[in-house]
Amino acid sequence: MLDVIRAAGTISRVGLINATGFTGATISTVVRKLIDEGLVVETGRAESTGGKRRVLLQLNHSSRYAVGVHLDHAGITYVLTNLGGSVVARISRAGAGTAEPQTVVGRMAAEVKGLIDSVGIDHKRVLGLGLVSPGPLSTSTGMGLTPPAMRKWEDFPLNQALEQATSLPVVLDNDATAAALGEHWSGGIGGTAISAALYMGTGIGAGLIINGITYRGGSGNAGEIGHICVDANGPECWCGARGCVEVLAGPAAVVAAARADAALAGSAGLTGRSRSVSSDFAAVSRAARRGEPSALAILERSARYIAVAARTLANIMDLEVLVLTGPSFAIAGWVYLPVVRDELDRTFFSRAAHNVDVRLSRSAATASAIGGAALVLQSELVPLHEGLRLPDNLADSEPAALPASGA
Amino acid sequence: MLDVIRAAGTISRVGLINATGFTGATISTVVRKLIDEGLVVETGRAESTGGKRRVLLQLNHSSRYAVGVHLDHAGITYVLTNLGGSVVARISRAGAGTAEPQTVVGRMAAEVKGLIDSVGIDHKRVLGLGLVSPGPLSTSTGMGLTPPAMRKWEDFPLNQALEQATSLPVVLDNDATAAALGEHWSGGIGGTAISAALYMGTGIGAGLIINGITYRGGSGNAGEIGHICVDANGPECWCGARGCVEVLAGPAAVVAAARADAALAGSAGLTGRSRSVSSDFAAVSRAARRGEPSALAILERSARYIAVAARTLANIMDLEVLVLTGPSFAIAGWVYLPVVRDELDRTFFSRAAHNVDVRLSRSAATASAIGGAALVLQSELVPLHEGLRLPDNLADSEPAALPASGA
DNA sequence: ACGCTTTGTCCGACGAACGAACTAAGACGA
DNA sequence: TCGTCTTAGTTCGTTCGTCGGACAAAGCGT
Repeated sequence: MLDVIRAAGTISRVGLINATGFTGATISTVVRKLIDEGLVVETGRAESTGGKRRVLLQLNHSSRYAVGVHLDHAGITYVLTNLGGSVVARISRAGAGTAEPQTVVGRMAAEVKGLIDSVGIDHKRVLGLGLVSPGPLSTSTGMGLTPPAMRKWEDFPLNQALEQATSLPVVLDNDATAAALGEHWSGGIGGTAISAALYMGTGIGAGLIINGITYRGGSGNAGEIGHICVDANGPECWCGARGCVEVLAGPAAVVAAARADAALAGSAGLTGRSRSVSSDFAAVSRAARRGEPSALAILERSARYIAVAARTLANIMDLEVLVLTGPSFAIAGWVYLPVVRDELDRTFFSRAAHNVDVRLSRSAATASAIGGAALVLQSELVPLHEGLRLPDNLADSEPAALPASGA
Repeated sequence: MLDVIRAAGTISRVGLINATGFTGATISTVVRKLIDEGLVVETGRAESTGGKRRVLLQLNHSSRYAVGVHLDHAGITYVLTNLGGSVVARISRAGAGTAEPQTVVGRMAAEVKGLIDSVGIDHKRVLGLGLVSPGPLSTSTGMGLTPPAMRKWEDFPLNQALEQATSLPVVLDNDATAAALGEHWSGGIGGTAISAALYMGTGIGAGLIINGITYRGGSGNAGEIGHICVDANGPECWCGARGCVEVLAGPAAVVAAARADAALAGSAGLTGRSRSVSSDFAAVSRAARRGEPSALAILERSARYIAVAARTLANIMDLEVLVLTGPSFAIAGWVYLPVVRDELDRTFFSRAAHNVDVRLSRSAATASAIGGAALVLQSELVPLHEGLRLPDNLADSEPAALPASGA
């Protein structure tokens, strides 16, 4: 319901009837409740269509807020967004480093509080906190971040601790999924049924949105597009396969290629230290923009592989919208966007039926943090049955059946 | 609900409570209704768990039936299945050829009637007819088969005509999706949330099942796995891209490679006529089984590409089950199965969390026709809100907004 | 035989959605 | 200017699915 209003931007009750299939009676009561809660406001009248003029409705963007926190190697980004997904306040801090989990949680809670207070918003209007971190995470019970070199956090009940420290509901997800949802809420994707976000940070992932809800797959690891094969005889990847996009075209590969080119490495001022892939990637992009052909060539080679992966994703999911987002696309999206767009225009399988709308996120650098906030908006405002059913914890062990003894 | 009973095979009311999350009260009333309708029967008692013994429930397989029709170049296959998805009767006939659509519809209706009568089942117990055909079809309105060389059928309202001629509800879908649903109903996949069927006929496609319902994508063309790229520098495909699996590893590619090997072409008795790809593919498989190394090598090369495509699919969707099905796997599945299974065991990205269960369909040759019947079972017995929401026909054109004039 | 546990049903309550009748507000012709 | 027509939106009473809680049935253990 709210999702339909959000998608339309501005819509009348009659519009909602047509869009949702509900009766006028139902729409009437639901809309009144939303207006009473302050989530929706009437903002004017439409032209007459022969009778009474329609009253137009919009989300009341400043009625609720959500906090998004992106926890990454590089640092922690905090954003506060309104109901429309627009960023109201933002701060960045250094990463967690080697501090104790409990200490870090305390720091985060203090910074979230400061963020909200800095714009003078009543804490009661903040719906919750969306925590986003890269890589596979086990939402199941307890929650632990399992990526390498964060052993301290394993089995640490981060969401519960953070819920207590901030007294806000906490939800969490991975960066790509969050970014996709963020685009869905704030990126003007509108009411598209099937969209995806290609997220490129240090690795490459994709977040999938089906009918307005996130698709997570069997174990929450859907969208692992970084390990799509684009060359069956390509180099080995740490994942065990050959020719993965990430190895051939990820930021690390781009930086490695640039470092191997001595002339380029010098002129672009690459650090050569293996830890600062992201800053070297930015340096390569700057060199390309300055017009250095070797830098541009390296990026375009990467873009062509990414484009092939994008096509694969689009063909499998029958995508309608694809958004490029994440830090790396924030830096070098200008190279990737035309290549991906061209590839899909030429080779998307169902292009006769519809094209894939390829876009560059308008806020690629903070997409994940915004997505964290969107995660909250989604979970608090969109009831579950409007989208996909919860995964049933099917068929508990049934005691052994006896040979049928009764009727 | 019925889907849960089907998935479990045999389950008690208490089991249903745990599996669905509903209350005992609700389960009680729903189950009574199902028993009254004859869809479910009580079939015995379970061991005691300390108190009263549970009454076990099962689908009443012979209470309802469904017809599946697979329309293909090669011919038309008709199956009649029971509620469990088991085939009760089956016939095959020559293809439509060049006859007029109206004539073909009449013939099909007569053959369906004969099929039902041949096993003496009351027509009232037949829920409907699922029509399956290869390639993209426009379910929207009117429905027309658009594949090449069937122009006569374009804009012909096939489902309506068939509904009238058979007085059965008709649903339709493409072969891969239908096959996936067929495996879900009859293949003992159980309650897996995310499964896919790799369908190899003349081309290669995949059908996707998410939480028991089919996923069709933005325009009904999801699962176009034949045009996944496995070699960015590979040969061109008719779809416009390079290195598609279909070109490198599809049956046509296998047959072409075999024909190019003069020794093999002779010993395997290949026809060399470009029209009989499927019979030549079968001949290659027979040769491989006889132990001819060149034939086996060709098939295994194909299998390795298919396996890579399967991994890509599994990584993107985070699959739990993958079934190999369709005529080509019916013939040569014994080569493909171990290769695909091995690839996913070694390189599936989330293998730490769970493996992908790779299987060969037990009825690969008739999978699509069975799937057509499953399509009917699904549409008649599983209410929509249990799965994905209907695509909203969102936001009808709103009359232009005036500058806000009211509050 | 008596309690205790587990399974399954019955009943009243509640909320979501609907159909139909009704009011509100504008267009349009006589 | 006044009725009539059309479209927008509300109110009321009903249906239906689900829940909570009380209760009956069937088995176990001592």
